Amino acid sequence: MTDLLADRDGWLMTNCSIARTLDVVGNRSTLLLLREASLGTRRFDDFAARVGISEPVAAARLKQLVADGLLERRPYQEPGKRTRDEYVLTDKGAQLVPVLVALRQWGDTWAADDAGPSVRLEHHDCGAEVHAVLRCAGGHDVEPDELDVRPGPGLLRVDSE
Amino acid sequence: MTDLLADRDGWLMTNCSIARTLDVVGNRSTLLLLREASLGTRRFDDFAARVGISEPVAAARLKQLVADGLLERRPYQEPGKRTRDEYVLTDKGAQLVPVLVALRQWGDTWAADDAGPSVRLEHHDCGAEVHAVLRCAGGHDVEPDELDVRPGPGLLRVDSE
DNA sequence: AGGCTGACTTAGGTTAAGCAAAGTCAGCTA
DNA sequence: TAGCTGACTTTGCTTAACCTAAGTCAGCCT
Repeated sequence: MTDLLADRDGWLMTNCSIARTLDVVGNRSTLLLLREASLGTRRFDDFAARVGISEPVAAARLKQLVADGLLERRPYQEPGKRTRDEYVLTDKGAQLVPVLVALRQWGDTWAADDAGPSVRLEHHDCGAEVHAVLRCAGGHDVEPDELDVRPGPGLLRVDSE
Repeated sequence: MTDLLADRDGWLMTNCSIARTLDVVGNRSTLLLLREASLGTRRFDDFAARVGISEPVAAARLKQLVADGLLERRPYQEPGKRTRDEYVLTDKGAQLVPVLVALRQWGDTWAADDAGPSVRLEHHDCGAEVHAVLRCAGGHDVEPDELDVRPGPGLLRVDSE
């Protein structure tokens, strides 16, 4: 899958983007809260109930998601009700949607109920089913075994030996 | 982002494919082990060292990954060395690569070091950079805000009220 | 046969993530 | 102004995910 593997021990993974992303969204309840936000949930109680977590956990995770800039908290008011805050996905948060779609599609394939998946994602414009796929800048579809790993500008190498 | 939100409380999320996937790969060390497997790491010690986890944790997670069918354990022998086992990605495991790519790309954008990402993914055939994108069966690129959520065959509804 | 090495396991302890149950508090509605 | 409701917070506890340090064990090499 890579031809730089021979060199692999010369790399340091202290600047791994996967690890850094997991530092932000690396736990179950955080990702499920983002799932809910992407489905349109906005209110505190709904988040807790729909994700199936307790209120203290929901409060802590939502607070962290706001602090990390994935959700934005803003006041709103339903007619005849008092003002309150809602949580909505920021652009930064919305850019995690491909992660959610990829997770969903793996689960649909490998871990679905006998009845099949509970939800189907469609392209709003044409109604066709949506998938997460790998594609290169040259426009080709890329399979997992067609990836080459190259050093990037931020790659830290071991100080010789 | 969805027009079924109005009905959202009529759904039960007990059959959510995202949650089911997270039941399998929902913790940091598991995903980082899969990162390593996708980069070509095969030996126990290398997994532990490159992910940065202790041996007991590496042993437990690798065992679970084999039990879940994401990694396959098979004997191999380097010339002049004794036989030992290596861990390689199964097809089931390789299908999580889009998740890893999507996580990496979010981290490259939102959490990278000043120097930039440590690794660049290229299409083996043409050398162009690879991304995880959303695409519909009609061939259109899909943005996160162009998704419609529809009930699937496995959707459980609340037993009325 | 004896030692080395890679691949684990065992023991003991810490931190983070979770829960349930109960309390607080602000601001409409009546 | 009193009460209700949504949105949290506080308390006290359990479980899961880690760690370090040390021990085990199989099999080629000499």
